[in-house]
Amino acid sequence: MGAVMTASKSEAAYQLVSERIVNGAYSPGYRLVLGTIADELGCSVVPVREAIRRLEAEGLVHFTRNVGATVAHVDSTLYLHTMQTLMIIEPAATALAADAMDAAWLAEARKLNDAMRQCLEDFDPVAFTRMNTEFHKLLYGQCPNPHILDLVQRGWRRLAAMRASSFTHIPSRAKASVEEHEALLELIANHATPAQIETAARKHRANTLNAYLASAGMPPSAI
Amino acid sequence: MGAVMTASKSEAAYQLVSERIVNGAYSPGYRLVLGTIADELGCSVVPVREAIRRLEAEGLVHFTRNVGATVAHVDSTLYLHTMQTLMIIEPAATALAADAMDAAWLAEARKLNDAMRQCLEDFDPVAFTRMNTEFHKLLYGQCPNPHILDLVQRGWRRLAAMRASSFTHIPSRAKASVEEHEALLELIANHATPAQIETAARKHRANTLNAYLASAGMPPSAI
DNA sequence: CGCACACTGATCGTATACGATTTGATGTAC
DNA sequence: GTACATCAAATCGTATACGATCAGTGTGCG
Repeated sequence: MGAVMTASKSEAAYQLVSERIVNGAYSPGYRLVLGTIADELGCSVVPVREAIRRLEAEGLVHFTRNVGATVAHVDSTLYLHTMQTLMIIEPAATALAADAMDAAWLAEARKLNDAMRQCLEDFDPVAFTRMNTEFHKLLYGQCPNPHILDLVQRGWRRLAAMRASSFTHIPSRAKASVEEHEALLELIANHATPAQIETAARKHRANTLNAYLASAGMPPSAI
Repeated sequence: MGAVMTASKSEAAYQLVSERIVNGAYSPGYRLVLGTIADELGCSVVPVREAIRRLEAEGLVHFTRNVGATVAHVDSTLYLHTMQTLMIIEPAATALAADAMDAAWLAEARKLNDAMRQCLEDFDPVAFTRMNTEFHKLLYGQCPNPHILDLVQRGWRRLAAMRASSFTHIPSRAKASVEEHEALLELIANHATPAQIETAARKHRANTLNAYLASAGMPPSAI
C-alpha cells in the first residue's frame, strides 16, 4: 500500500478543514455543516465534530451550541489581538532558540532574506509574503519550549487564515522589514544575548503592528 | 428550578475532569477511562471523549490513540516550560491591563498583598499560595486581549494541577515575592509606562523561575 | 530457561439512529 | 402593513452498537 493508515478520521477531518481555512478556501463566516463535511470525507459526523471543536479551541472557527460552526470572522480587533499576541511570544521564542542558531542556520537565514530583497525589486508581494513566513519560521522554529513553539505556530496559522482572505497587507513595511531582518541576523551573528535578540525581534514585530495601527488611525501599541 | 440546564453534557464532563485535575483529585498518571467517567456522569462516552480531547489540547492530559488518556505527568521539564511560558505572557498581560488599574484596583491589590504578608507571619503556606494566585489574577485579569488572557489562565491552570500534586513549592521565595509585588504596585501607583510594568513583572516571574532552576542545579533563564 | 507468538479482555474509534433545539417561513390577527 | 404565533425543515447533541486496536497472559518451541 502507499500510505500507512495511521491517521484517524478525526485527524483527517481536522487536517482538511484546517487547511481549507488557512488556504482561504473556507472564507470567514463560511458555514461549516457537520453532515456535509462528513459526506465529503466519507465518514460520519462524530469525528468531524471533534475536529471542529479542536479548531474552535485554536480560535479558527466560531461555534454556537445547537446552531453550528462558522469560520471565525476577521475584524480589526481580532487581527490586532493576534498580532499583539505574536508580538509578545514570537520574539521570546526567537530568543530561546538562540542556542540553535549556528553558522549553517545563519547562512540559510541570510539567503532567505536576500531572496526577500529580490522579491522587493521584482514587485512580487505573493512570494515576499511566503518567504517572510518562512523567515519567521526559521527564527522561532528551533525554540526548545514546545508550548511556546505551539503558541507561535497557532498565531501564524491564524494570520494565514486572515491573509488568505486578503484582510491586510502593508506594502510600505516590506522594505523596512527586510532591513530589520538583516539587523537581527547581524545581532545573532555577533552573539548578542538572548535578551538583546528578544528586544530587537519585538521591535520588528511592534513596528509591523504599529504600521497597521497607524493606518487604522489608532494609537501605537503600549508595549 | 435551581440552575438552568444551559450546559451540554460535554461541557459538564469537561468541568468535572478539569476541576479534578486542577484540584489534584486526579493525580498525574491517573488513567482516564471514558466509560468510567461516562457512567459517573450518567451519560455516554461521546461527550466525555470530546471533553478529554479538549483537555489534551490544553496540555492537562496526555492522549494515545487506541490506548486512552492519562493525566499529564509532571516532570521538571514540563514545569520549566510552563513557568517559562508564563514568564513571557503574564507580564505582557499585566502591562496591557495597566489602563484598568485605577485607585480602587490598587486598594484591593494592596489589601491582598498585605494579607499575603500576614500569611508569612502566620506560617500559612496554603493560604499564601491561594492568595498569590489571586494576586496574580488581579494583575493580569483586566487584560483587554482575550487571547493573551486565555493563555495566562491556561498556564495558571497547569501550574495548579502541578502544585496540587505538591510538585514544587519554594518557601524561600515567599518573602521576596511579597516585596516584589509591593514594588510593582508602587510602579503602577506612580503611573509607570506599560513597558516599565512589563519589565518589573517579568523580573518577578524570572526570579521565581530562577529560584527553581537554581534549586535544581540548572543555569538561570536566558531571557 | 528465554523468546516468539497466538489469544483474550479491556478500551478506544466511529457508524448509525433518534430526540432536542434552532431558524426561517408561513399564516393570521390587528 | 406589521407583529406575533405556529409550524416544518435543517442541524445539532448524544445514546447505543459494533468493529478495531492494544496491553497483558499463557503456551509452545528452540
